[in-house]
Amino acid sequence: MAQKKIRNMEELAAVSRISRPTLSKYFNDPDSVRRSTRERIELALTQFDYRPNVYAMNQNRRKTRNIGIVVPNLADPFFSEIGREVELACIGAGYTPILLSSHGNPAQERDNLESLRSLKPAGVLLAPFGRVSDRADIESFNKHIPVVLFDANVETACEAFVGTDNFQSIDLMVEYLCRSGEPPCLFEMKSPSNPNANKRRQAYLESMQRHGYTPHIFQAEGEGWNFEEIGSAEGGRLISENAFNTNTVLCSNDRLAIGMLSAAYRLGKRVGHGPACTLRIAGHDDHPFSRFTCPSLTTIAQDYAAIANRAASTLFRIIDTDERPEKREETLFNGSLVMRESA
Amino acid sequence: MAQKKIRNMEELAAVSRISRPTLSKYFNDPDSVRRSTRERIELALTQFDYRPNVYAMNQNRRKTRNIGIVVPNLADPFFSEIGREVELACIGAGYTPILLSSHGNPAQERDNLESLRSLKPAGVLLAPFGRVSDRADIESFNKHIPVVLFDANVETACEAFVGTDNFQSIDLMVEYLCRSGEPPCLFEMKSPSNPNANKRRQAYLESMQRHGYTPHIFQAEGEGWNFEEIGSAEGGRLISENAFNTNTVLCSNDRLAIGMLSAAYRLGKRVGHGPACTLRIAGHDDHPFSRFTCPSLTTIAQDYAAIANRAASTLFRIIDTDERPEKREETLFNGSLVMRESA
DNA sequence: CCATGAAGTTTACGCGCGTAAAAAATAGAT
DNA sequence: ATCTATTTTTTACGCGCGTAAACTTCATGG
Repeated sequence: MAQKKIRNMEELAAVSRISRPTLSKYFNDPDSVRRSTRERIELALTQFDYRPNVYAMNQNRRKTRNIGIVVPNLADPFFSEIGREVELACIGAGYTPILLSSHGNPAQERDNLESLRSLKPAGVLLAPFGRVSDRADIESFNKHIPVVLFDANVETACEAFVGTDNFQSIDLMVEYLCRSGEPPCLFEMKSPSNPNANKRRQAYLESMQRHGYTPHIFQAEGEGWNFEEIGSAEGGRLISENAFNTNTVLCSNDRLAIGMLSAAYRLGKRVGHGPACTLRIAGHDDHPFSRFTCPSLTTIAQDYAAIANRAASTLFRIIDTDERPEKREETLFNGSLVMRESA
Repeated sequence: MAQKKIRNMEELAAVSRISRPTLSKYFNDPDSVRRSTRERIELALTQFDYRPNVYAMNQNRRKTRNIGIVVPNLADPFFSEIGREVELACIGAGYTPILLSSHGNPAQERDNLESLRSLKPAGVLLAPFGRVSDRADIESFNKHIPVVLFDANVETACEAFVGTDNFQSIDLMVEYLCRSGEPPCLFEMKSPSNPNANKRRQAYLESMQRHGYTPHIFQAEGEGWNFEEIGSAEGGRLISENAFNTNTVLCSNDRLAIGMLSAAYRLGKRVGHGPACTLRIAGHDDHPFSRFTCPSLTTIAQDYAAIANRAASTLFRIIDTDERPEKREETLFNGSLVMRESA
């Protein structure tokens, strides 16, 4: 290997005996050049270490190959996993993903969109907080850049939404709980920071009604993303006060359930579906840790991969056709029941 | 507000009646221009929405203001938290952090360094896997770009290392366990993917010896990052086989401990420091979930913030002085004991 | 063999900003 | 008001690559 330092495309053109515009074409899409020349280029690339300057590349390009990915909180393993899936989908399609976390802070979401603006991404995959206040920022951002929402919906905003069908998944869980024991009450946050929570409450109400049972809802005070803490404190209070009028509690999400499980343990309350148990607790999301709770948590698994891939491919289609779809798309995937020990 | 579209610095110079080179100076360091002109510029900035083009900026700059941050696995809440701290330190110092996860895959770490290369970062904060095979890549990368290691050390590589003093922290835990009950055995992975695990084993051996006890080590088979799974499977096997020759188990990290706790629960073994308990389990790292395990986990808290801030400030100092320090620095922070229910 | 369309080459310009050097303007002190 | 040091303006060039247009070469089929 000569390994002579190649400083720019011009020098690579010289040593490879291929014109610079053709090299430029190659780097923008290796398949856009004839097979034989591609091989010549790639041969040269093996002997002369060269990589195009990203800054120079993106300066004059109409669109970059960057895809922004924004999730509300990477510290939450749910978003960590789905974010990873989305990243992989982008890489697989030849894009450069840029994953940003809003750290549980809606203001950070705005900052993240602002940062992304200067990176001129070809498109953005956004899992929004879903608060009303975000809408203006998101829509303003969406004016110039195509955005596909996932996980949480903001009605009518952006090109498309991909998520889980909470009505299906909650109904599935309610059905299971009713068949296998007492009908559940619902445990959730009083002011949920996520629109899915509202969907789930509504789904719970409808499902209970359909099954001919009276719904009961218990709401925990508390703000922020410390769901386990809130579930533990408020759930513990409710358990010790014997507040539940059923022995079965459906938690709005796994993290609340994890907190409540720890409270039940602390209070010596035996949780599970066995004969010796006096309380059943179920969750929603199949959090990575829900397999290792005590007892392991019965929950609903969302199809991470399907959501991520659909969201990504929808965005790529919009980018490729270079036009907004005339109709906003909403895609909902089914959740699946994961039966473990807790209910 | 006129809000006329400003396309570039030249146009901003026109409307603000300030020359373009001065504007350029301002954007590279607002304090490098006279106070009065800075105010004029910032006034203009409020009425004319303009933001410099990052790609054009970085093309000709000697160094960018980017800082690469690479952690082994963002899905692990430990790295998620410490990564966040490092990010904040960078933003606070006026740099642009770029956080990358290696997803538990050493090959990905190499790819991440490769990606960072094209972003020409001013420096990199790296939490390496610490495998021998990585060394060459890291050192080659470090030839051109200053790197500060954190969390896991690679002996003699890069400018500096910042982490936790495992000898201090393990000794602290062993001391506590010995004072409060039977001396601990150690539970760890057979082939740990992290050099801290080796340090901790060594620390355990020395500490037990110093206290006049015979050390016992139990190693779990298994590869990868599914620590909870491994802790649950292997830990469960050891518990049910009554393999431990003491009622106290010190786990090499919290995630193993979480897995073992779930196994103990499954097997009906009562864990804790109370009189009714037959097994004590302790961990290391103060994982965000260790407060919500059943029972809550006694562990060692690492000083995330101190590690992150020291690593960042060390890197900034190297970047500012623009020269490699003549001596490689190693900084170790003390861990602190967190007494909960499990031991 | 030539016709024909596809692919590569030549030439040229521009993107938005960094940066350097020399000239001009400004602020603060005497 | 005058001097001096600092700051700003003027002028100019270059970074590495995208991209367009006109031209030339190439591959393939009849």
